[in-house]
Amino acid sequence: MEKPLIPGKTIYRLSIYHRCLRRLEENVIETVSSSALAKAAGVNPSQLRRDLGYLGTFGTRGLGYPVTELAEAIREVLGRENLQPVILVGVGNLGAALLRYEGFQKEGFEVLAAFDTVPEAVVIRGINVPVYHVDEMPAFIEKSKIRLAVLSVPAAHAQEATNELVAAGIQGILSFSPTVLQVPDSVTVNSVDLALELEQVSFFIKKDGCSSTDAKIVP
Amino acid sequence: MEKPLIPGKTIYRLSIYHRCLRRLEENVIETVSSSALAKAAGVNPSQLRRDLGYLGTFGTRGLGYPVTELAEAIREVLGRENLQPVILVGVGNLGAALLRYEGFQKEGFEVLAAFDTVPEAVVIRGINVPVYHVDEMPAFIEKSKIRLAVLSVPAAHAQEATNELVAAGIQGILSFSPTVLQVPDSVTVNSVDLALELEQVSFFIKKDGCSSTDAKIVP
DNA sequence: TCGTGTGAAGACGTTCACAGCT
DNA sequence: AGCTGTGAACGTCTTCACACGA
Repeated sequence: MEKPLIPGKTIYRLSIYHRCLRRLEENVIETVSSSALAKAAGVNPSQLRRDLGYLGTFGTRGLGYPVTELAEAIREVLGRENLQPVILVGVGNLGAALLRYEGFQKEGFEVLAAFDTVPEAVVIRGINVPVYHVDEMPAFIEKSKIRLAVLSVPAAHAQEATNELVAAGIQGILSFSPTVLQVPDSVTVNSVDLALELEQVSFFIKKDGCSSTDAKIVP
Repeated sequence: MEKPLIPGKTIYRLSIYHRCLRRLEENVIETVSSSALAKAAGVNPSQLRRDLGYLGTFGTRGLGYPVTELAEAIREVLGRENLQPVILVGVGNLGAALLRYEGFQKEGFEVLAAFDTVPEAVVIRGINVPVYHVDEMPAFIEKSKIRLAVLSVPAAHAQEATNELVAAGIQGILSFSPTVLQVPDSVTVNSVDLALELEQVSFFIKKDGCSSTDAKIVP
């Protein structure tokens, strides 16, 4: 095998490192040590070095890592060289908020359009993304060669909407529905379950009866 | 050691199982096998049995698990017997949407109040949660004995707001800021980074150069 | 026979500790 | 001296496989 085969958890952390590096770039810092960057990212220095090792050899012993170069390398691995077109399905409470969310744009995603079963009902306040009827979705996906979708429909319709997305050729879905979506292996799904995340916090603040080794939970 | 010491990842999955079990309860199904429940939850049957093993011995060999009893047991472990009071800090795009989000209520959380630096500017559309000025936050937290907070302020003010929350006695924070928050060990933080989650999906739909073993990513 | 409960094995992820370069 | 890169140890999570009970 030629490729380094980067583990999923490392990919996740690379994104975090990238954020930190950009902040360093803004402050015109040219070099950063593994311990400094690790602290900013909230991880162990060893882990950071191991993660960066997947990218090849970048650091200079005795000195640290070149900020700009490293950021560039991560960007390349993550495939963030160019803008990623995205659509959003379900413009309710959450969907509308996500349309206004600047974070996606900032990280290189462009929401080209949104879809809803009742597009007329969507209150357009500061949203400059067109909202179409769901019926027009498949054609749009095909025409604009969209591969990524954000799904924020009510739980009851999540699977149904997913099926339509998959049928239309979508390859990746970020879902906010509190449901386990059934998709073919060729489609990537990432579920963000808001209530569940809150429940996790709630559990871990109780008198600890657990080991709490989850990466996202600081024990 | 007396307690079973349930791992963090198991806790996360228990929440998922609980959701599935409630759905089964609605359909008046009394018994479920590990394989059936595992499929609904999107996990391996062995894993499910292992997870449920932490709760004690519940299943009946040759038959399966009693739905209601099991749901009850999970609820007890997760400490979901009673309502959890929560506050929300930062009523912008996302914060406002979260206030309208029914999912929290449905999973046993009650958002008692929200806080913002400019409470007057908050558009109250279908929100029946009072929005106060941030200055009143510490007093409110103390008075109402709040332990949980949802943080949805802009990234630039996230750490500052966190410090105030911690100072006021908050023990758990669900943050939506794309920042690594620095908190004392006694405080639990769970960060949901929307752009980062989308980035993950984006990466995994590319020609796979990774192992993608992240629990939340279906490869 | 069917499905749970669980030892054992394996895969994976993290951390240590130190060699080696600047 | 300082810091990276990495073998090796360690700990954790997942999966297999099968004994055992209903």
